[in-house]
Parts: sequence; structure tokens; C-alpha cells
Amino acid sequence: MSEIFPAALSQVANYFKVLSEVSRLQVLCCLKTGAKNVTEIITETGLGQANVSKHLKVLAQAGIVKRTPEGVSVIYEIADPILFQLCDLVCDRLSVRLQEQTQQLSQLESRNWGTKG
Amino acid sequence: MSEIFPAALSQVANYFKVLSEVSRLQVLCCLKTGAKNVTEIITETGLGQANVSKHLKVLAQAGIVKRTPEGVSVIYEIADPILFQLCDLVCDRLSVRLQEQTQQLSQLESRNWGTKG
DNA sequence: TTACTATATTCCTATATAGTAGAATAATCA
DNA sequence: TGATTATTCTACTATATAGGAATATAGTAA
Repeated sequence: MSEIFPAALSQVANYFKVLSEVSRLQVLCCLKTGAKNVTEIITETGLGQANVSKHLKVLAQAGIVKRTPEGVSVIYEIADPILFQLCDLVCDRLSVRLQEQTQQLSQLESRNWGTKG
Repeated sequence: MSEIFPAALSQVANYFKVLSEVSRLQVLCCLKTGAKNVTEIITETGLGQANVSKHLKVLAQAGIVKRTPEGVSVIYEIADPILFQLCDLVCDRLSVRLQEQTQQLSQLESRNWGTKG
């Protein structure tokens, strides 16, 4: 009955895809401290100009940033209320995983290659 | 000072990338109702065998599913506590965006092509 | 051992897209 | 008008990976 439609999933997949690029995350991080124009984003991230422009377009189409032309330049700001929740969740999860892996590694060490013989 | 290191961001980006494929989301949806072996996942999703196997490997490496060999078959189950929180957040956000867009569209309609003249 | 089943891996093709350079467009000022 | 600056658009190359067919591997039973 409650079949999952791939069409609905593709929207979710696409949202995650937008967040799956380091460069775009860099842009978002640099916008975390407030709205900025494209030039500021370029200098702060160190990315190429055309590249930044493309990424901003993708982010804007996904509704993650808001574009506001202001005179000769264009201001971008984060517009997605869930963005930081998402990133915080993932960061916490990643650090927990790293801790678990570190622990497993140290257990493996002392069990199989310990000096006790 | 608190510079963002792209190396740290790439971990986050990679996590999101794992969730950015429709086929992988299909697999996760089918695991939502409980642990299943690979054959069950194949029939339930309709995906090819090699394809499912590859996606399961990616999901397991990301710590999103847990792999448990059991006799001749292998059981997979969801192991990531934040997965459904993430998906729910995104789904809610997507539906809000769609509502907004629908509303804007109808406003545009009545303002520019309305019968009032 | 052999035969069989369930998973995993390898190789291949097609597609998607990141990143770059340079052209084109748009807005401001002299 | 032209010059300057900010941004976007247009190819282009290189890389990544989804998906499928064939093959390999691991476990089970005879």
C-alpha cells in the first residue's frame, strides 16, 4: 500500500546532492557569519569566480540560499532554516563514528598484537 | 582564526553524497520496516543484484547500515540513529518549499493574467 | 569432491558534473 | 558615449560513478 515512489525520493536525493560538494559547503560555511556578496565569497573561500557563481546558482535553486541583487553586486544569505540542524546532526554522528572506530582499533591492537604473548 | 578546513568538510560532503542517490534511498526505505537479506532487498526494490550489492557496500562503509552474515545470506539493517531525523527534516522542508512556490505561482497568476483586467 | 545458492567484485559503457578560461551581459561612473 | 566592475554564460576537459553482464567467492548440502 504505502509504496515508496522513486519520484518522491529523487527530490530528497537531489537535496542531499546539493550538500554533497565540499565547495558548496565551503560557501555555506562562509555565509554562516552573515550575508555576503559574491566577491567576498570568492576571496573568503579561495574558489574560482565562475565556480562560485555556479555553486551559488545550485544553492539558490535548492532554496538553501537567497539571492538579493543590491546595486552592482549580489548579496547571498542562507535561507534554509534546517541547514545547520542537518550539518550539526551529521557532524555529531561523524565524530561518534570516529570515536567508535578508534576504540575498536585500540581493542584490536591489545588483543592481537599485545606484548603479553 | 576558526578557519574551516576543507578536509573536515569533505567528510560531511561524503556523508551527504551517500544519501544523494535514489537507489540508495530506496534500499534504506525498504530497510525501514526491519532487517532484510540481500535477496529480499533486491526483490523489494526491483534493482539489479550487482547494483544492490554495491549500494549496500557504500551504505555500510558510511556506517548507515550494519552488515550481519547469517548462514549463506547476509542481513542488513539500518544502523544510523540520525537517518530518519535527517530525512524527516528534508521532507518537511521540501513540502514547505513546494507550498511556497505554489502560493507564489497563484499570486502571479491572479496579478498578471487575472480576469479583472 | 561436486553442485547449488547467495553475495561480492570486476570490467565496461554511458552519463553527470566539478572546475577552468574566456566571452557575454549588466550596472555604475566619468 | 566609453571605461570599469560584477556577475553570468558558454564551451571544454577531467573525473566520478551508476548500472549491467560476467565472473569470483563463500557457505551449504549431497
